[in-house]
Amino acid sequence: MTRDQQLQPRKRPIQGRARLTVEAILEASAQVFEELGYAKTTTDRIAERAGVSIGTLYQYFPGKDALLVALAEQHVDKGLEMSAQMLDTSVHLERIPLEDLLRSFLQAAIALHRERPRLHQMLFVEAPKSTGFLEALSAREDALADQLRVVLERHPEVRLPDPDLGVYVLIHVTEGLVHDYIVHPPPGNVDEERFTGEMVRLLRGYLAPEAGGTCRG
Amino acid sequence: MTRDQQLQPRKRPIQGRARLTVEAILEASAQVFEELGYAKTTTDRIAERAGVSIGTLYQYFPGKDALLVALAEQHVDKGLEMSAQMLDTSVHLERIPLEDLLRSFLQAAIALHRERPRLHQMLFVEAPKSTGFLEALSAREDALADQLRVVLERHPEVRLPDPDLGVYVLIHVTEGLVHDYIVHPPPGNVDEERFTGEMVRLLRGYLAPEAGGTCRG
DNA sequence: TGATAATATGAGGAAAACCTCAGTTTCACA
DNA sequence: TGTGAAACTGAGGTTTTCCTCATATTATCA
Repeated sequence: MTRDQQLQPRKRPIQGRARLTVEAILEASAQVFEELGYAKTTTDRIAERAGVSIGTLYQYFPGKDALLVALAEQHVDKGLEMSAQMLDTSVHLERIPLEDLLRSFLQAAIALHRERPRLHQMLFVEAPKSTGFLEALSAREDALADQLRVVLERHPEVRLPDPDLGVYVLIHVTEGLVHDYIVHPPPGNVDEERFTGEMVRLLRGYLAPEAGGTCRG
Repeated sequence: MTRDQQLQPRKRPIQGRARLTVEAILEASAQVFEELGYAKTTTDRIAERAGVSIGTLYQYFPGKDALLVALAEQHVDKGLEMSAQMLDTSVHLERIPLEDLLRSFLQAAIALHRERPRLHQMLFVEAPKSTGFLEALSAREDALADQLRVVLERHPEVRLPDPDLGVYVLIHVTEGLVHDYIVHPPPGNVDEERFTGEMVRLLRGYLAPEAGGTCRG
């Protein structure tokens, strides 16, 4: 019989101490994954690092991959939150030049990836990504797409024949490039600002094709 | 002691039958990886599928990950070859409109990914990518970058402040988007032609910005 | 044809990781 | 302070995968 490796947490903590335990386990996971990489990480070691017994770990997570998923969800949720905050803060987004909007967005994305780059690389490159893992991420990506589409549809500079497709391209190009920039940087000393500028140029040209001289200022 | 998981083949086949054996092992790897995914694939099963004994497999490959690397290299080499061929065939690339060049390039990239999509997904998404794996690919990517840079530098339509950076963006955007299109397509029925068109628009705007539109270098 | 090198076999020992479960401790609340 | 629920423990059985090596087969060529 195929082992039905569950990916979702088993049990929700109820008491305060249990919530602390779960947090400790997650933080320990992050640390051990960062240090040893995916393959060499074991649940035993995570439990040890967290200062709890292996049995406790298994009360909350059915295995190593469930921890991975939980960490990835944490990361993606942080990005989602960041984006939501950015978009909610400034009420009149349509008055901000597209170029500035893009720059903020990209800077935030880079900052997010810089936080724990080794963990990020582990989660999204090194670790095997099961179908369940990918589905969990996909749902969150859709949420981000919804947010962004609203902004793009309202912004006067944006000219897109198909907003859905446009948002898709925006998200995937951003994710891909930011990710690669952190994990496998371009040749030459391309600093963050220069790279951001390049991405802004790329995306502005796509979202707002030759709208005349909308070159800022 | 940490197990020193080698990634390179152990022994080169000399006789013809050995070359056949190696080929059979690689093809079996591809099949089993496709069917079972990374985690559930074992060397034992691959050997069985290839119709050779497990001992034979270990004569040529030191383990599962070495097979993965070999398959990935095969794939990337095919892409490199394809690109080289495309660029060599037409002698006067600079007379071909950039848009057409990009379209051919992107179509070829999509075709390449379509060949064995499940295997591709397995190799580049699902499977853990060790440092060794990434290095092996990185070297090949540099070769592709060299090819493309020459073309871009010669083409009259292209206006890039930094060709190295431009090639980097071109490669990573292409790889990323084509890849995502195959593995996790955009919403709505976006057919291949439409998607290619979108990518052409994106990249053409970047590589050949409208004269006077060069906002900030 | 005989010698030698190349190739192939596969049972099974070694190592590793997984994860349970019976028992213990701590908490919340009356 | 008593009681039931929640949380925690960790030794060790189970399962899995890895991969060697002593042996057998096949190829090459003098």
